Amino acid sequence: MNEVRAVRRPRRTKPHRPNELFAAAAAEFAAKGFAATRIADVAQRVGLRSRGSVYRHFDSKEAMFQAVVVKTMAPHVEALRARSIAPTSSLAVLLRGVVRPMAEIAVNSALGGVLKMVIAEAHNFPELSRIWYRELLGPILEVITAAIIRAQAEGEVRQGDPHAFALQAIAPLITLLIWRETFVPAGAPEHDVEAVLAQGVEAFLGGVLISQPAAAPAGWEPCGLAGD
Amino acid sequence: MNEVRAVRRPRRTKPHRPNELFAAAAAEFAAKGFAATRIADVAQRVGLRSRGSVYRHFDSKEAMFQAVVVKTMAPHVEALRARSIAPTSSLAVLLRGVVRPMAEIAVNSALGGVLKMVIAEAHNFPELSRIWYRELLGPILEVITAAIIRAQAEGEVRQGDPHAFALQAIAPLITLLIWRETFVPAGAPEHDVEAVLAQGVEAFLGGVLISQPAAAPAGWEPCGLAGD
Amino acid sequence: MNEVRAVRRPRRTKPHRPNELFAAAAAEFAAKGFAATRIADVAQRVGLRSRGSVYRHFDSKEAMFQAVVVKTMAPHVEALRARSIAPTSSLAVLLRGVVRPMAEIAVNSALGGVLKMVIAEAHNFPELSRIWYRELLGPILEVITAAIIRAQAEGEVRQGDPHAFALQAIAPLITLLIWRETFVPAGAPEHDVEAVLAQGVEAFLGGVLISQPAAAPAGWEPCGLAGD
Amino acid sequence: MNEVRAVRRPRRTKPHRPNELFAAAAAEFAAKGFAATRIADVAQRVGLRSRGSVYRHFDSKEAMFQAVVVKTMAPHVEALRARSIAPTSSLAVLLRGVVRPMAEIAVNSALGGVLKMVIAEAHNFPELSRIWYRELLGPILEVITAAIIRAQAEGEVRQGDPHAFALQAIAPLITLLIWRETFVPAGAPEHDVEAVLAQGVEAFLGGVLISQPAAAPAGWEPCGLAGD
DNA sequence: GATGAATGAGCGTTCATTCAT
DNA sequence: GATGAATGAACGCTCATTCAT
Repeated sequence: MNEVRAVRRPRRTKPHRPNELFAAAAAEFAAKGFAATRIADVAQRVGLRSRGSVYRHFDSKEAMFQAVVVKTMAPHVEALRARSIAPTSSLAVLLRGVVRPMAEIAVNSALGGVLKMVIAEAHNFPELSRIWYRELLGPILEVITAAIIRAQAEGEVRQGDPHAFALQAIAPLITLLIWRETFVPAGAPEHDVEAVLAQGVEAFLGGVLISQPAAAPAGWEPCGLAGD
Repeated sequence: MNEVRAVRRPRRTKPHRPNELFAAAAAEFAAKGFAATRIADVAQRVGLRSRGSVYRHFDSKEAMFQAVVVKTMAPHVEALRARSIAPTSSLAVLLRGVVRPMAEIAVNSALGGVLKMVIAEAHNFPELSRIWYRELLGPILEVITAAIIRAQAEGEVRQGDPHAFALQAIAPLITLLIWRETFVPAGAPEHDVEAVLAQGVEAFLGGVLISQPAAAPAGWEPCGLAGD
Repeated sequence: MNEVRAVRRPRRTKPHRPNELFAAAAAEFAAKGFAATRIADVAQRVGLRSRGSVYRHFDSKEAMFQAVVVKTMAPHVEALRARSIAPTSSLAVLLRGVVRPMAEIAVNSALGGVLKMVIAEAHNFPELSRIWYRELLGPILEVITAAIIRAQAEGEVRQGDPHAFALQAIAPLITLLIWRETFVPAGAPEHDVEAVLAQGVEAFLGGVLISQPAAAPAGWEPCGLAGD
Repeated sequence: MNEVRAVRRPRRTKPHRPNELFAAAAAEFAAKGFAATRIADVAQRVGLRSRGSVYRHFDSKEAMFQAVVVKTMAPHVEALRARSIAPTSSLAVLLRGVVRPMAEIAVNSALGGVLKMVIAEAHNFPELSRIWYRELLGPILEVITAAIIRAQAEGEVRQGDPHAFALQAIAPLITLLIWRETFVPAGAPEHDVEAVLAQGVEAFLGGVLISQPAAAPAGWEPCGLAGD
């Protein structure tokens, strides 16, 4: 029957740090999306036995969601900004120096799930996509675009819209993140993110640089499907 | 008694065809996502005064959602399949012949919104991402991959994972769709999809073909930002 | 999908007589009860393609229900009244003359289902139980009670509350009706209604008459389980 | 946004124990039946101000209904089983020993209302009539039938279908329960259940036993209408 | 007479949120 | 700090009923 409720509960052995709660929320939101995630799910995941306890740490479900999106993004913003802040490097150096850490981040962090959430809730949480564009995507594109403009001015890069080139340079990363979050669970083959991106950078440079691109540094070999 | 139900007037201003309902549902879902869309929103958008009326055409909200995703995709599946079914064409011909119609579709159809929905609801509606992969993305990637393998065998394309190349080839399209749906409303600059994609195809070919690519046919000039 | 609605419909070959509708309603109500029966069920059962058509014949679902209960009962009321209106007959003659036709009616008519409906909806349709008591159960009990009182006055029947005896006399019939409607579908063994009732009448008479009861007329042998 | 939900005051005047809720549900269901009972009715009856609160104790309306039917029956099943488990007693002792407690139960418990519910919802909740037959009616009939068969073997009871006799023995009880639930509220005279049943047992024994039945024990006098 | 599109009231159920303990 | 009982606002869905054709 469905009446059995009572019995006394043993105290939890260790306290719930806010960080655990945060991680739980991130995992739930990334998996199910905002609306389909219930406060009870998050509570249960950290071992809290009542939904009410969650409100010790967050004012509302929406605040929780925003915090998850923003704070998950934050450390990577710093990392990428630090790496791309040397705006004088050549396009090849820049891309090779930016793409690999991005690939690592993409593989090891929850950024993919967060990007998915940003896309999904762009209408309901416009602030989030604004932040993502302003803090993350915009700056990256700007640095690349600037490098391309410089290279075009020096005759190293073919004519063409530099913004379009920059977007093209970034596109495989974004596509791979979505691929992994959306289509791999649906049966699509998984890719070795770092390998695909490395190959992509080289091909991109080959298609954009007028002279022969400098030989790729050691460690940038061609790649294959993950699992090869 | 509890069965007494009164009713007012089944008057209507105009006949509501199923297609209108369908379009309304697509628009609402694309804008707000599945959970945040209320049946009442859809009803109101087509001029129906009661939520119940919607159920003459759809069995449930979920069925409605699935129908929107699948049927919006369907005609384009046919179109693309027809165009890419000549598998003997060279890589350059294939890409130029596939990317432009895809760009047109992307610009003029609701595919962008639907892709967003597929990404957002991948967890809650796994069947939809499965269908999208099986019917749309998978076949496109296969055709491109096959063309690359063929070209590699004939020494026309550089070594490298052909699947990765194929993914790279379509990445700008996917990225642009998401860009438009997610970041443009957040203040990001809008791009001229067809121009960016055309430039992307040429750059991709330039980076991948070993010999000089055949000159791009007339009409494929470099592009700029939309609105320039 | 769930959109397919249209196509043109061939006309029905024969018109729907109200009687057919009535029978359909009776069957549905008896099976599912008032609330669980939908107008659409009734319409479909008679071959009407729209719920609205039902309203040509009935003002409301409640009116339909009441009509079913009352009109199903009506002919049997007449029959029983005719048979029990000769109040001068002895108790044995009366019971043997009333129980057998009641058994036949119980077996062959929808009275069992209607009794079930009356019981189920006694609170929501008090008028129906009132009618059933006033028109059917009350008169039958009265006749039997009167016969018992007469027999007691002549020393043929033992002392005791005649109303209680009368109730006891018809209890097997009521119980069997409920048994068939409620417990036989649940796996309980089915009984041969006429045989059980005949045996019951004899046992009842045996327990109530002071002298030996007149031998049962031919055709009233002991009975067994149906199917024996 | 569609997730904004405000709330007022979770103040309550007294603690609502599950048992109170259960009783309230039983009362509502018995009075109105399953469909006509609204969750709000039950909530209000126990002093809960919101329908949602009911769902802390029951998973669904159907579960609530089933629980009411099953758990109301349960204690009486035990009681009756205990009393009829001495299968060696004579038919007279058995009936006199079983019928009186059954009468008391019938008068003082909610079994009448529950039987009504079982009958009314036999189609929609077939499991309930199955349980009632298996746990309650079936065992009782079996014990009585067995006693009759034994008595017939010893020449104490007249020939005849023992199952039919058993049903006849039980019939007044079932009929009285239905009578009270269905027809008394419709104006039918109320009976003194214990008295009618006691008289019925004696008459039944008189009609079934071949020799003179043992004199009824003290306290089993003839009865009259309740209220006399 | 029948059809079917439309209506709208109502109900079961969910769940974010509150608060006394 | 945590608990859990309670709240109340939605929202999906059903279905009796109406009415123009």
